[in-house]
Amino acid sequence: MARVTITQVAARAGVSVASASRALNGLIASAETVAKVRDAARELGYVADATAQSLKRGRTLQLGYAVADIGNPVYVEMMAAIERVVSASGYRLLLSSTGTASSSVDVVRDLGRGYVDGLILSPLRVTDELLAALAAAPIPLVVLGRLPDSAEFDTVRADSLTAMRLVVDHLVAAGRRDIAFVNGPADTTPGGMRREGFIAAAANHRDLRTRHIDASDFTIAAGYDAALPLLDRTDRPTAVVAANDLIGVGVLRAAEDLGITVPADLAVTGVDDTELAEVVRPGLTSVDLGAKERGRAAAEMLLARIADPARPAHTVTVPPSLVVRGSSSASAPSALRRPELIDEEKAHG
Amino acid sequence: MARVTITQVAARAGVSVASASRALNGLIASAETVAKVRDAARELGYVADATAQSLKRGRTLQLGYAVADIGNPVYVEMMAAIERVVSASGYRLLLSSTGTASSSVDVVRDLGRGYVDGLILSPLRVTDELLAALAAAPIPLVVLGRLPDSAEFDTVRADSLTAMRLVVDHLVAAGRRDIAFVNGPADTTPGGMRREGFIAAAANHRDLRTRHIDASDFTIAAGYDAALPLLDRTDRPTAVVAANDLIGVGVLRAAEDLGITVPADLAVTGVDDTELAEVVRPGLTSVDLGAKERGRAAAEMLLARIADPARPAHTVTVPPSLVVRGSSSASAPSALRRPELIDEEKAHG
DNA sequence: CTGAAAGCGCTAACAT
DNA sequence: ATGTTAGCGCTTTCAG
Repeated sequence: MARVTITQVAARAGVSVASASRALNGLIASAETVAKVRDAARELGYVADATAQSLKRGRTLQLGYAVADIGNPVYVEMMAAIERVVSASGYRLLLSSTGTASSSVDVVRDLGRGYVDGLILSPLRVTDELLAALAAAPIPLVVLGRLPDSAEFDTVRADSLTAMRLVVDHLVAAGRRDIAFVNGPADTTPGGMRREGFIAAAANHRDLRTRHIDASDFTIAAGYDAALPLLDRTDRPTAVVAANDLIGVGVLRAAEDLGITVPADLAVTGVDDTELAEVVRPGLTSVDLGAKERGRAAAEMLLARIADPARPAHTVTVPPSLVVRGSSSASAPSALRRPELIDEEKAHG
Repeated sequence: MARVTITQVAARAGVSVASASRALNGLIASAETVAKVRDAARELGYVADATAQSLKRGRTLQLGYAVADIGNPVYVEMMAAIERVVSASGYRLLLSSTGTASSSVDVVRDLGRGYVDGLILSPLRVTDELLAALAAAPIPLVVLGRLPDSAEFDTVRADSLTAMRLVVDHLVAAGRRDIAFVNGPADTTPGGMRREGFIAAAANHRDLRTRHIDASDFTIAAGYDAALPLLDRTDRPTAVVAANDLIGVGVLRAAEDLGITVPADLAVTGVDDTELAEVVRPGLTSVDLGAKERGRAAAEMLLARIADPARPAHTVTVPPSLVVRGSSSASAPSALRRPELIDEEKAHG
């Protein structure tokens, strides 16, 4: 089972390696040569070595996906969507987990090693160091998430502002006027954007009482811990907007333990519309941020940039859609159809 | 930002490429040479090209993980565990999704292209074709899941027999004597093993009534559809053993819709102990099959085989542990501590 | 300790 | 249409 090289195939077919290569790659060659080479290759069990091809061609046919936390359902959904596009285009997908902010910088720097032709990066925190590394990146790169507006990169992002507006408007329409926002860590990109969105959305309404708490993490446990003191008081809010579904489920658990009835005494909403939101009772009203669409868009954008390195930077914004469930409404569940996504070219100059 | 090669570094340092290579790789070289080369490399921003190194060294420092369904929480958990081990060992992780059985065969065949140094494969169905491909694989390979006993491969597997025994014994101890098994597709490896386990476990008890249904898939929707006709009859079972948590949640939903109280009128159990089981109400009693441990063990096993290709085939079996929740018991939740895993060498000859 | 040179397996000029 | 040859960027003999 030792490695079979194209030299052996050529020898067996009685032609030069060049002819063998051409025949195998469907380039110009006589029918007879093609037949001989094909046969020889089959008999020997030849498969071209990917590394040698990469070195010669200058492309690896590999793309990378770097994400802070594999295991988070949202990133998994994106990953699955990315994998679909990537493998359909003949590329392989490389996965890296970038726990800390600095390790995502490392990943970007490491791109110089040339083991991928492009990278999709989903950073949890955007530091100046990371922006500098991005600007210096030697290969195409798409950022999944919000960047400073000044940065000219290909980007796919959710619309947190609209998302929070959908949620707040829905709660206000349902008669809730005392709304608490339970965020995750505010120094993360999603934390920052959702906070901003909540504030802007609340500002649209008169006579609203709002409060803000940061859970220590985007998890059920952190959501529970943050909600407990918030809900265990006489002047507790009548609605809680959680920054993601996990926190939202934590809030539901806290309410349950405190004997607070949802939605009668308290409405709760989440963000991301994960399977959890659907499975929990009462079902958790949530805004779908379009993880699948974002993943697909990012992968397609990366392929487009690889195909045309000169094209201007694009920013695709995936619109959110509200899915109403029992945690915020006594009536039947409903969902809005997702609007079309928005693709903008970055003006140059 | 054009590619910097070792030749340029050598030129700048005023040494030969050979010396530059040696200095960079910590091989034998004078302190002065090392200093000059290091400086030149830093100034030029040199990073060694991974592809060229791979070609020369004959190793890619890449490992693959091929799985039928990314997105299934269990495989995600394994993947996360694998990624941790792999990246800690200086390897990169490549992900492939093998929807169909034949595509997993393709993945194994494609290994001849040499883009990874080893592969972890988690096949949903084991066909003769796949076994043949495995036997012919040119690189180290670990199978996550059950194989025919005759096959001499490195394998990591769950102990479905014990798992089903834990569940059935628990239900019987709780006084349930009419137990239905809602399986996923029986022609899959997990489906087959869990079915077998359920039958064996039931055989340990006298006067047990059992029934078997196959859901069309390991999903909530399929579990719901399978459970509805089973539960909507006067002689419905007093307990349902679901082949995984998703099906289990489907069963809970069906019971809910039929107005059947869990656990008073019906006990339900799942398999995998995913986050879903914890979050659902009542909590779903489930057997943890040790996805994380299996992932870690598989990755370590693969690295061990790469380090020593001659070592005998190992089979690691990860023991299950039962986590009792409200869906099968009115009393407080409880979990057994996980026993140690079992590592056997395959006898040769 | 260092440099020259070979060569990993393949593709792409270039010449025929 | 085919063969010869160079070379992708690197590591590793082999002389010196």
